[in-house]
Amino acid sequence: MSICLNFGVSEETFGHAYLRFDDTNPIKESEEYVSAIKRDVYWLGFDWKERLTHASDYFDQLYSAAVTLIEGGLAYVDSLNADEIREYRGTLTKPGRNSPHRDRSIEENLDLFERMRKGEFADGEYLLRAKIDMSSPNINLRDPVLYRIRHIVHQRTGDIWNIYPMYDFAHTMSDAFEGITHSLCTLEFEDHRPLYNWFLDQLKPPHLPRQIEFSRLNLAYAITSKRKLNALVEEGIVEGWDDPRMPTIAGMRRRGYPAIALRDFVKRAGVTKKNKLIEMGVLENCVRESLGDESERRMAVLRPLKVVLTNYPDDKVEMMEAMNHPNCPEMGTREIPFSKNLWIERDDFMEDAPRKFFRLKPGGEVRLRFGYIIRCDDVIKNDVGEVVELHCSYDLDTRSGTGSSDRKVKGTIHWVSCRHAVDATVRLYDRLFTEVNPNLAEDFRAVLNTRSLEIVSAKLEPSLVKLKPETAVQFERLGYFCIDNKEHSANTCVINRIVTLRDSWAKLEKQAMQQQSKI
RNA sequence: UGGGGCGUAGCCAAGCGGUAAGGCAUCGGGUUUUGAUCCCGUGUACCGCAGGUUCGAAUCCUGCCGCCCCAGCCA
Repeated sequence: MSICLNFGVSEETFGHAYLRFDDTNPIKESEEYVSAIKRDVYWLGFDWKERLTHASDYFDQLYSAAVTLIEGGLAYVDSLNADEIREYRGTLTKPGRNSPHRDRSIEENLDLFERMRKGEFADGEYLLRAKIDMSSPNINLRDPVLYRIRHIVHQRTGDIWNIYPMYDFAHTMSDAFEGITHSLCTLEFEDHRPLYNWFLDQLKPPHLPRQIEFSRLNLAYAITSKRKLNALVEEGIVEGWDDPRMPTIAGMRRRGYPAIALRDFVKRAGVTKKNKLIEMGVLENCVRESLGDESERRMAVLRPLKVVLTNYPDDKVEMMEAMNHPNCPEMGTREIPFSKNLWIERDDFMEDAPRKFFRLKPGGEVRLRFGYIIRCDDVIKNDVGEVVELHCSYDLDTRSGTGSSDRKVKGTIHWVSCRHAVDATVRLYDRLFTEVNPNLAEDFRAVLNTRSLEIVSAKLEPSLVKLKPETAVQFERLGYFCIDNKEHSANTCVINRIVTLRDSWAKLEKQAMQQQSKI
């Protein structure tokens, strides 16, 4: 989301964004991670053109800048160990103390730093620190570490360096080297800004960048912490970083959220300094909005119930013409086979239906979308009283589009011909957590939504087999669905539900339930 | 209890001394062979609270309250 913000903001206001990887810590970085980010940014529709950089591109310049600081008496080589450093730093309320090595001569510092670079010392033996103020109320100014020794092969610079710069130093100076005007980052770096400016004040580079902070975007019922997201993957709670329930770019992509919707969402959330927790509804609205116009309509039955048209000829098959988009005739039509035995949605039949239920009920009539009006004559049940089949009769005069009958019925339902149906595995996703802000939970595992994934065996209209992975369609009356980009194949259809349609009936039902529970 | 931030409707968010935009959600209504879409309409917001300055304050001042961040040789 930060990617989106940086590129989005730059696109609208300043013009150009850099995609820089701050690869200052060789034990944490990997090329795999870099290419994943690049892939995500590109997919979102942003183009960094030639502005793809790495902090490691500037290691030489960074080293020179560090030498300049030493020469100016503004940095020194320390030989305290990690525990001592922490102890000397003081606490939030107590000032720190100067390191006993703080007053080494410039010559000695220069010599030691040079030898650190050459690899004469072991990891942790020496450290380059800025000489600022150990009693500063801002802990970042208490002689922050500039360089540490790391005898590790760096993925880009190999083994030529034995010392690596810290983020604050590298980031500030890289911004300056690149001529960055606005360096955008998140709120937690506000305390680092005085240090950022200190580097600029002391080193006086020709270009002076400015750091500007904004708040993170938090999504309701989701976590964004990389550590926790990683735990979800490691512990097998989700299937990977691209699990469609993950709030990662890869996850949302696989889920079927269009890039444009994500960008729109970030834009609507705005850029401020307020900690925000945005409702899912905003994201879903963006997704529905972009998919509503773009995606073609299809019919699919998620939880099939068989319907037999008793008065329809056994072997007859009619091809029904269906619009690919009700509001855009230019998107064309397709033909859907219709026959005696059909699948309809279980939810579209109710034996004891309330007054306002205008789908199928015993003795009731309903229109089959793009087909005929049918009436439910018989309800067939099994031994335990479950409805297994409906016997209906169709009205020959009501064929869709013929106009030979003005007869109107209140409800229209979708269907798929049994003989022609294509089987598919459809995965229905829901929020991963049961708490609005799972970040607040002592253990996020305790607030996991155990029903975040439901897998159903669905019946699809035949035209769906032609679709390629990552294409999104609307299953009429159900929602938007996306062909899975990983597990779908010609033989096995695997489809993800992106988001449901708005459903005012479901809302009514819910309200009715709540009314009942009150009584 | 050191420092840095933030508080405008359920969720976001404009506004920056002249009498509270907009989006999402909600709730009504209309169109509809998707209970979708679309179209109309719908909010008494003590502008965190309390004082003060002013003809006039969400905007300026003071005090208070609440929430977030910071003690990596991580980024």
